[in-house]
Parts: sequence; structure tokens; C-alpha cells
Amino acid sequence: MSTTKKGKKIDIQMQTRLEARARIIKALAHPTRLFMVEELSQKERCVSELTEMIGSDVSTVSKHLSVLKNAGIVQDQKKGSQVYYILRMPCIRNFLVTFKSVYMV
Amino acid sequence: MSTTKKGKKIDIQMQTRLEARARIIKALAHPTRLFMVEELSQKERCVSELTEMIGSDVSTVSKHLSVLKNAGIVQDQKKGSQVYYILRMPCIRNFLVTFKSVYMV
DNA sequence: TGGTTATTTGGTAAGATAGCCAAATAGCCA
DNA sequence: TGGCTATTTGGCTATCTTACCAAATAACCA
Repeated sequence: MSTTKKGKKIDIQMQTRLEARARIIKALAHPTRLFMVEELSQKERCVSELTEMIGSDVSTVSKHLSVLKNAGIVQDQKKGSQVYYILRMPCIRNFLVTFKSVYMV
Repeated sequence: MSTTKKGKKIDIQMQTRLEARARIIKALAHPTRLFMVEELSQKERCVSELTEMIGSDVSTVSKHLSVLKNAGIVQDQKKGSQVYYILRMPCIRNFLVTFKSVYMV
């Protein structure tokens, strides 16, 4: 019969959506980048400010920012010789709040 | 003066919490594991059912499940010769719902 | 223009991840 | 017990990730 409880196989569209979600989640999956997202959800920060807070090499910080930018999570804006970053989707704060309430970490 | 707008450096406790969050998020950061979490938030499934849906080698599926288990996201329960998995924190559904509403993917 | 600061990019080495196959383990039942 | 099914684990390889340093690029200002 056709009304069993068997789960459906993953189809192409589902696979595509899962990959899109995973790509974004993967961009969040690093302590430094989580910190950046939290910080940038409060106020914009330039690379050197973030570098000072984080304490890694500035090139490392810059690369983390580009990971977030490529995932569409933050955006940058040049101001003179500095580059300021800010959350592109402010509603991601809800996401993190939910996350913290779920996991209590 | 001491009332500048400088951001604070990350302290040890903050670092520890960021790492804990990143560890959990990293466990979610794979299309197959996202699928598992969604599926297991609906109903429990055994390894062979998931394998059938996912279409990878059963050893690959088993390893993905152990990643989720080690992160505390799912738990397993033996029933005869089969191992059933289920979401350990059902509230993670909210997390995914929020995520999807934020990112629309 | 030349020097200085801010940021990004290239290169590279160490470590982590993901997939498959093969082998080990566990439970079932004839 | 022996054979079967379900699952996990070990081994291996290819690929990705991260961190740092060095070098390239961009903007400013003296």
C-alpha cells in the first residue's frame, strides 16, 4: 500500500534548501564569528575595533568578516580608510536569543 | 577617561560560552544533519530509516548521528537490534522555525 | 609625493571533516 | 550454535578550515 509511515526520500528542492541553510549556519559556527554577530547586532564596528576585542591577527579577523559577508550575514561600509561592519539582517538577534534560550549557553 | 565607547575585550568566561555555542551550531552545520534534526523533531527514526531517506552509506549516516549525539542534540534508544534516535531538546524546533523565518530558506 | 594607517589577499602548514569500504559488534531467531 | 540484520568503528583519502606572516591595496595627511 501507499499509506505507510515510511519517510520520504530527500528530493532535489529539499536538498537545495538544506544546503542553503547549512551554508548560513556554517558561517555562524565559530566562536569568533558568533562574537562578531553579537557585537555587530549592538552597533557597527570597524575591523580594528573588532581586532582589538578579539585579539587575533587582523588578517584573521578580516577573513572571518568575509565569511560572514559572503553568507549575507553582515555588510560593510567604507568610511575613509576604515571599513565598518554591521549586521545585515538585524532579525538574526532573535535567532541568537532563541538559540541561547534553547541551549542555555 | 574611562567612559569611552571602546568595546571590551573578550574575557575567559565569554570565550568559553562562545565556544560552547559554536560547538552546537557546528554540529547543525551540515545539510544531512539539518535534515535529521527536522525529521527527528517530528518523530523518532531508526538508523536504517534515516539511511533510506538520505541515500548515503549507512556508516556515513551513523557518523552524522554521532556528531549530533555528542553535541547533545539527539539521543538514542535501543529497541531490539535497532537504534532509534529522537531530538533530545524538542525546543530546537523553535530554533529552526526562527531560522527559516529569518532566512527564508 | 612619501610616509603612515587600515584593510584585504596570497601563501602555507596544521588540523578537522566527510565520504566510502571493510571489519567489528550486538541482537534475533531458526 | 550459526547465520542474518542493524549499527558502529577503523582506516584511508580528499577536501575544507583556520591561523599566522608577508605582501598588496586603499585612503589620508604632512
